[in-house]
Amino acid sequence: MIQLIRGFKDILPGEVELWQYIEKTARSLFEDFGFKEIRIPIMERTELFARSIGEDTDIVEKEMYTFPDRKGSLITLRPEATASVCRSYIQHKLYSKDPVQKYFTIGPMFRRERPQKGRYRQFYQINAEIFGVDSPLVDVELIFLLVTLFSRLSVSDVEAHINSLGCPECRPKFNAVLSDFLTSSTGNLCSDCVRRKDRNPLRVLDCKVPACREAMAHAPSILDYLCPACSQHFETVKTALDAMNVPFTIDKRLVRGLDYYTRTTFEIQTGSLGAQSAVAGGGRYDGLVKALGGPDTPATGFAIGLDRLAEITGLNCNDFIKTPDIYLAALGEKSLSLAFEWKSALCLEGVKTEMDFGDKSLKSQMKRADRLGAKHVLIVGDNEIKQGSVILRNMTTKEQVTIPIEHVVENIKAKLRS
RNA sequence: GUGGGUGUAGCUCAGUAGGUAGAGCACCAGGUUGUGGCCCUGGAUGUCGCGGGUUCAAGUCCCGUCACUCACCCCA
Repeated sequence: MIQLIRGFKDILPGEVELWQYIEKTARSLFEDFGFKEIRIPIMERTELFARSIGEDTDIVEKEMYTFPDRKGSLITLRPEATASVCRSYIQHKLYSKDPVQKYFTIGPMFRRERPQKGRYRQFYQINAEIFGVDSPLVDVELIFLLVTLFSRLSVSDVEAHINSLGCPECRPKFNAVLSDFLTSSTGNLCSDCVRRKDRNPLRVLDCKVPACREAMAHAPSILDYLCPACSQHFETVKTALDAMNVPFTIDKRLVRGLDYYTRTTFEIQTGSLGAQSAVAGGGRYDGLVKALGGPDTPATGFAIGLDRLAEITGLNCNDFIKTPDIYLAALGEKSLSLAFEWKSALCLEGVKTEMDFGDKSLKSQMKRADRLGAKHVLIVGDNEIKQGSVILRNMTTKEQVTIPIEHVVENIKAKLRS
């Protein structure tokens, strides 16, 4: 038997309905907030991701599905969506009509990590991006949108965490201070962090090794080193969140693994997903559009882990599964072909109709109707045809009525409505 | 990439000191010659993850391998 690829998964009927509901809820919220859907390809030139996410990040270094196509150019299965949306914004000069553009997109991403709870090699994200606004208020809008979506989906046990990473103005200063601090406490750090402290010192801040956490307890906080503009930005984020009654905690260790983030970063965290605490994350990336060759455009966005969201939602899959309105139980060949005609007509009328195509006993057909959750069963056999009427049984009340064969479809529709 | 746990029927799992497999649920049929859920009776189902080794004999012991899973790492 051929099995699916490791870390990939099928989303089967029964679960798909829940995903559809989540997507529907998200779409309608996005529309209400003025976001437009954008669909971007699943592969890009490798260079796009390498340049935007950062050459030194784990994603680019060891997690991307990268391979040469038949002509030898390197392409990559997208590990995230923001880079592509930026590329599209630039390539199609979407800023020309109005620099302010708000997009959302839903689709699969690919990272070749070791699978575990809440982590797959093909996973799904709901992304939102806002281009052309540098006001901190849009950062707040994104967080507010996330919190609203989660509450609409009955997700509990989530918390918004926020931080600021500064800008090219202030971050280097902080990095220098942090490096000094790290060097002075090298002895207490884990081997990974010793390596990290030179290449990407920020990352040491969110190491989970207890010894590192302890060593980092007195590490300098970037929040103390923000330049006046970044500091003002962060203050506004906080007061606006308060004003909108969005609870949050400031998490100075919230660093995030992509190089393009500036200023505000945030995560929605949950305790229900084992080691994977982030259900959604995002932040501002003011330098990215320019770095990719577009106009100097501020931007901010987030990604929701759809797989993770589906796992922690309080909604029940069963509430979304559709059951047949009516099941046609036919006895004998003549009845079968008649029932088949009616079934097709009913389906066209929007009445969800099922039937058995074999030569089964009434008992077994009733059993299947029950199993499928059919609300009614229509019994048609030789007797009924002779008498010119069929029997409609309500499966919950067990009530049976006869209805004339003439204009059955209309008659059934009328009965089901009442 | 590293470590732990687990692989036996469609599902959940037993399998005792090595003696070529079992339960519950689900499925099918009948009891009810044309009426579902409850009950009763009967039935089908397995390359015991895969490959190799030890043995007269391996689901059981040994080695390897693969998959799933959880954790590290990292992130959504």
